[in-house]
Amino acid sequence: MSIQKIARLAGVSVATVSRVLNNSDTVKAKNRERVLAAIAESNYQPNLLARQLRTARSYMILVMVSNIANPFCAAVVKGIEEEAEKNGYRILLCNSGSDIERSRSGLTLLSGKIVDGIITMDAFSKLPELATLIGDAPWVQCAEYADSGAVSCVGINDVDAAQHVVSWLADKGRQRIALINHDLHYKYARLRERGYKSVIHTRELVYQSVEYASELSAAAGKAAAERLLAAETRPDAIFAVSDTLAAGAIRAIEQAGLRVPEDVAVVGFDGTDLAEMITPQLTTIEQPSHEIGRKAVGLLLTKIDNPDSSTERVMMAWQLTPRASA
Amino acid sequence: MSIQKIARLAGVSVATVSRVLNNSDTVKAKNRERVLAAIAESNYQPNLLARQLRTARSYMILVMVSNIANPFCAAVVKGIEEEAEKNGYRILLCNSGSDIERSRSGLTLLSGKIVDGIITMDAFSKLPELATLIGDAPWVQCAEYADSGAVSCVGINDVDAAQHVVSWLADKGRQRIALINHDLHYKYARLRERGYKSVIHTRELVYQSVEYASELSAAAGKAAAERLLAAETRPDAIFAVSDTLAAGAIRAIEQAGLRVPEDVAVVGFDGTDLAEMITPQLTTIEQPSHEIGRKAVGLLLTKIDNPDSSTERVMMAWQLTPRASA
DNA sequence: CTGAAAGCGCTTACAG
DNA sequence: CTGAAAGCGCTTACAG
Repeated sequence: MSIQKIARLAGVSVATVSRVLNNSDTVKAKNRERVLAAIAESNYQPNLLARQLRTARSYMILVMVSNIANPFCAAVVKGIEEEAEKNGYRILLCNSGSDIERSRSGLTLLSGKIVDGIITMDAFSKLPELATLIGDAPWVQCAEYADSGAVSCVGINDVDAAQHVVSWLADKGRQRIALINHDLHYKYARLRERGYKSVIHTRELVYQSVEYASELSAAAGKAAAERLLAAETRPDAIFAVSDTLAAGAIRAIEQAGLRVPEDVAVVGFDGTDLAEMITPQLTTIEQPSHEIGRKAVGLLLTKIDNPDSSTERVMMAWQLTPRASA
Repeated sequence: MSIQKIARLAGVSVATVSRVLNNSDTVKAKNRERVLAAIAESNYQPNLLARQLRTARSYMILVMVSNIANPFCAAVVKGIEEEAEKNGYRILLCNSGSDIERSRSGLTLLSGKIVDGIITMDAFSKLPELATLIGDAPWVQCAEYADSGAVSCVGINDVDAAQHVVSWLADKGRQRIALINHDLHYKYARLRERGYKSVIHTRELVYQSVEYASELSAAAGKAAAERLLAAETRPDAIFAVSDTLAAGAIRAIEQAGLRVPEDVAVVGFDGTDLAEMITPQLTTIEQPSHEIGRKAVGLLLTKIDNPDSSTERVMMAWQLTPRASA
């Protein structure tokens, strides 16, 4: 079913059908009616491929995430959806699982002109080739940063936030503060580790220990915590760079017969719903996840509308929310 | 940058360039090299819109979910991704939030020929018009069912599973078993409620109480449980139709100063990671989420390859996993 | 207000 | 093994 058939059915030209489809106001009422009738009768659906090929516009944006199952990620995506929708854009989600092949495959949607722009929450230092694949197509990074300033991004000041957590734990008398970090391919992971280490250093805390979780899952957090607890000297506080990891860490601590927070305090990061669902409830850094997502869309749309606009780095406010776990 | 320019650069016809792009083996080695060189030099990326318009094939499938933040949903999607990838398909995720407008908008990707088929985990009884929008495009429902047998689907026997849970609780001496259900627009919600009620009836349990959660979140589960606990006669067991709801219910029970499972037993549904992360760990019905996702892709691909193939209803195995909460 | 025609960037019989 | 040409289904100046 094409525009041609509708034109024939309605007894007008394809141009007129197209005008009706695009709400052009220059169509005579009678013709409009006939076209509309033909469309209804034949259950016609416009072919978006053809339209987008012709107009070079899709009003779709691609969101690439490494793990949609991570609640922080899901919350950011929610913000992205809201703002996109408000501006007449639709979002397509691509779950890369941090897999290079899958990321590449997802990016062909951008290079192949299926979408108008891309928002990534993935680490791209791992795969510089992908940056070249994106080329100068509209792109913003969200809750993650490029090393260079070539691409717009939005997030929080990770160094500050990490410093705040560690200082806060030290103020409470914790002596042996450990870090459960994520893959250092992520810039945010490197920044938070920098914050952690700087406070360990300025406070002259002798204990320092970092374990890396392979992914942002409770299972990975639990495994990392088990490694920390198995060491000769045990930490009396654990700072995990995500709530999910922290939830796993709490499990590990309890299974080792220790108490949270008495024996080991735990602080998470993100401020997801999960923080309130687990026992004890989790002290965590709240990120303005919805706003981060919203802002990312804002930056992207200005880039789409004006490709020459300058890149921006937006830092949002965060806060530490103390609960029972630390 | 188009195939035309590559052709000019390489000194061949567009047909030859296209053949190289599609790995046709009939291209002379020398010409292939020249084309490849031109492509590399100009950083050419094929326009997928044009290709898909021409071939009427995208090797993309759309997955419509109502709430990707629900871990069961995320797990099914993971299975879908794996199986799709194995078959050379890419998946596009569309988070409808059960919103009609957004669902409709997502479906234009199908009707607009951007994708070859669709897998839905959404309730469509709410929006029969969407079913007509899909028309006879390849479609399978996943962990949810149409009333009629017109569309292929894969899931578990929800009536049986619900009956099993309630019988099991009754066997353990629970007298007042309540149900926290989801929106009855979902067929699975109606089926589980039917299972629940049938056992209440055959066991001649006098207490019966159903509360509905507005969405599959812990917050909604907590609110529903609070309503149950506020009633004149309090339940001594709660069966929630999702682990997320159950997690919220546990919170509500504890906040009311009661113990799980001593005062109120809690059973969930889905068998997500969450069940092991919360305290007490959750007794739940395990659904084979990955396999459900995988199977859905299998059904869809046979439908894509052979539009005349008959619709199927696949029921997978499930099991009750007892843990501390009941 | 309307239609004929060009063109978006590909693929693919067809002829050579 | 290769190229000229048609065509996928749209939109949009352009002329009337």
